[in-house]
Amino acid sequence: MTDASTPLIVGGPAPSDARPDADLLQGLNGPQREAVTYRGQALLIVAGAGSGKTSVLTRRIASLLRTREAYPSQILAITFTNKAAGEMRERVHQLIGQKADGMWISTFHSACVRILRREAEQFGFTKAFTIYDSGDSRALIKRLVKEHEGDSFGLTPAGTQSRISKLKNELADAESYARSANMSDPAERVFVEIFSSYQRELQRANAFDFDDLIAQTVYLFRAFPQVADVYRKRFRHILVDEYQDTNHAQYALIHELTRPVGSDAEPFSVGGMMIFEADPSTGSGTEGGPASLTVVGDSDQSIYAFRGADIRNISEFERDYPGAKVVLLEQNYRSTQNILSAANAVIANNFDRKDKKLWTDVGAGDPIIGFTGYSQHDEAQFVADEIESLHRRGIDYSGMAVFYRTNSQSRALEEIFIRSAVPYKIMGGTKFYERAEIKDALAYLVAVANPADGMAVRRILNRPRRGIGDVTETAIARYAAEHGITFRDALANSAQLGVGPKLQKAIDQLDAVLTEATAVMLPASGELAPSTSVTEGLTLLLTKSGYFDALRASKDPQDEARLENLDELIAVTREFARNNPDGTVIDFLTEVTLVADADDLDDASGSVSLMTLHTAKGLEYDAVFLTGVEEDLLPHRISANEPGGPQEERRLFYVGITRARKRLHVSLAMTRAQFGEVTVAMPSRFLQEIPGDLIDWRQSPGDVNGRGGSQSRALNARGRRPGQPGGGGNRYGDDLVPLPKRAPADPSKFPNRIPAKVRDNGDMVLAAGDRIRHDDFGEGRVDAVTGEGAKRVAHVRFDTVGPKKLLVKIAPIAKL
DNA sequence: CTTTAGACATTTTTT
DNA sequence: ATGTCTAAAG
Repeated sequence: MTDASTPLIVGGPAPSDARPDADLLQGLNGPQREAVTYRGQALLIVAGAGSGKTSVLTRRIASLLRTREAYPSQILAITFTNKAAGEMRERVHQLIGQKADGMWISTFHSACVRILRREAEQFGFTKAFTIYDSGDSRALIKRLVKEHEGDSFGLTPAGTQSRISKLKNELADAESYARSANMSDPAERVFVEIFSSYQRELQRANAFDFDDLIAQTVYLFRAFPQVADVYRKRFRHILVDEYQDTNHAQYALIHELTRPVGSDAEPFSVGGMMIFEADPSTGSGTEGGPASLTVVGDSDQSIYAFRGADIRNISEFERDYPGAKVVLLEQNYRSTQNILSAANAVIANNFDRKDKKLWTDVGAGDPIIGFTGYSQHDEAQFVADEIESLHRRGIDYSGMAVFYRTNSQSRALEEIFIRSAVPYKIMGGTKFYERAEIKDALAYLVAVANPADGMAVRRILNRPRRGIGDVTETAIARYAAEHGITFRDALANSAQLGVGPKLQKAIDQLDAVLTEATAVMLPASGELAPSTSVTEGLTLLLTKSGYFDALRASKDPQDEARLENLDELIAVTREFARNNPDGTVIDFLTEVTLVADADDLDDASGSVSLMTLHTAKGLEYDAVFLTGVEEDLLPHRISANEPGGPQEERRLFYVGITRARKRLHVSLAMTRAQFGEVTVAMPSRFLQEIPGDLIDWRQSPGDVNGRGGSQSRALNARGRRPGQPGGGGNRYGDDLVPLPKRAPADPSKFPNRIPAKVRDNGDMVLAAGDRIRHDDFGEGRVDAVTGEGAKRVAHVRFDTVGPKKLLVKIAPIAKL
């Protein structure tokens, strides 16, 4: 196989000179080069954190194109998130320019949507199908659970939804599940009934849920081999990033695509081997041979087992694809040695893994900083102070990130950041597209784009309030069922519903608005809707339905924000039209459903990023703050019962550590308010796994728990245990035992407790030179005041705690 | 049909 | 502590 690179040189455009992709190999180490240049049927790149995996992947694609081994249209690159897909596209574009256009670089879900849209008619859907996000499918499942009285068998909507999702990820349907389930259990029977009616409803609504997008594509390929062959012929090079996070359905999809053309339902390994042995140069243009497959992954970063990711997909890759080449990337180009040593030490505690050690040649770097706060706000204040201090030393805000295990932890951080005037943005979190008003507006669009989708029509039926309630909704549904028409079409026959004249008029009006919008967005066949049609249609829907008026007339102060959100949505439609001149309503809805966040635009905007550890995967920052490193939070309490749970939590911690380039901070709080109650927290077991000499505790758990200062100083392990080489051991002594049972001290004594009500200093006038008193920080002198209006920020030098920034409007301060 | 008060669960992670 | 859901009143 070593001569696989020969055709690369011969086939290139510059035969006598250096290989045409020589520049692409510049600056790469040996294994990286091999990962770029290897040609063969299957390649597994085991890429440790920060080992330049994206660079290798993009250069590999660029190399395939540059050497004319592949047309762009023959390349399918799968990433995990839309953001990663965008980045990869961008980087390939940088390497080889325009030629990159025409590749499919997308997520599993987007790729499947593209395939399904083309083939929908093959199996009972139309091109206009819509996609149910988890909220939509939960709403449907909720209704079905109620209809089947699932609650009396212990079935909750949430539980049912997750079971269905898990089954779909295993490519099981209601029927196949029923065969293996214990059907003498009535609860199982009801579950199967709900599952199958859920599927029936989706089909009737001409809709797929997230899991269906993958699973149904697999079914499509299996049921229609000639359809599958179209894509097998087309995609000659398939590359999958984050392969350790693929679930069974995704794995099966890749398998289907990498079968030899015309192989029908033959077992892959047989067909694959035969072709592979007969003609090792398959892949580049050979008709009929299986596509070449490249997967990149790191089993130490597998953090999605809870939603069906199967680590075996990567660990058994060599068995699935006999003859596969494996390349290991272990040199790390991101972090300092101290950070890597901590990461290596932590992950080494996971048994059942191939030993792998990240290394770097950039030197030890700064020690890891540790801090233990009294409360979550105290911890947040440490983070804010440290961020300010780093910022003053020249690190850009956008180069810093704060990670946490659960979204709810962001609140305390936010509160402190606002008060300290630290610019931040929250990645993920409460999503724009999950807000009620946005979902309403989108439901209006769906009602027009996919009239078969009854859920969407039901949603907007009484939004804004039209006096149409449960009773009327049921009447319409019954009429639709009796006449075999859709819920949407039933609206047109309001006279026959047997409802009062007032209701009849309301229904007519809604029907008219929808019809009018349909004319705008989906003109009669043949005509192409102008690119402004989505913007126009949405504005029309929201205006003529009375949605805008209802919000404007409302007294609820939140409704003003809702109006702004809708304005933003309209702005999104404009942006969409600009980027997709031929984009239809359907395209818009697809993009909006599959692209969870649109917040990557302002990456360089100079704010600190806040996100969960899961969101952090694949990103890197100069300075990282890992917060809430406490038992029951990281590892999370719920993980304790799940098989492999604690190990997955450790990988999560590992992912967090390895995001840091230069500075890593780990912090925790001794008490944490949860469910409105203050609970005592214990340091995470993972902290013990970091060699003590790597952590410089500004304030260790022992300093805080108040059981004698000198003893607890032992926790500040730096330099105190010269005899210890820095691995394993009960370094913290008894500091990890639970905190004293006595109730935590009066919470009001804790620094930085956030008052329930927001303080408002109104237009307090401050100027440089003023002296002030702060509730927590004591007295200080104002150095400068910057910003305008409500965003005025005072830069204060406090006598005891040093310089801080405060948001003047809400800071607990008084002028002296 | 809408409003309201109180019960209730929620906090693991995401396409 | 906060937001969602349910039941009863208007």
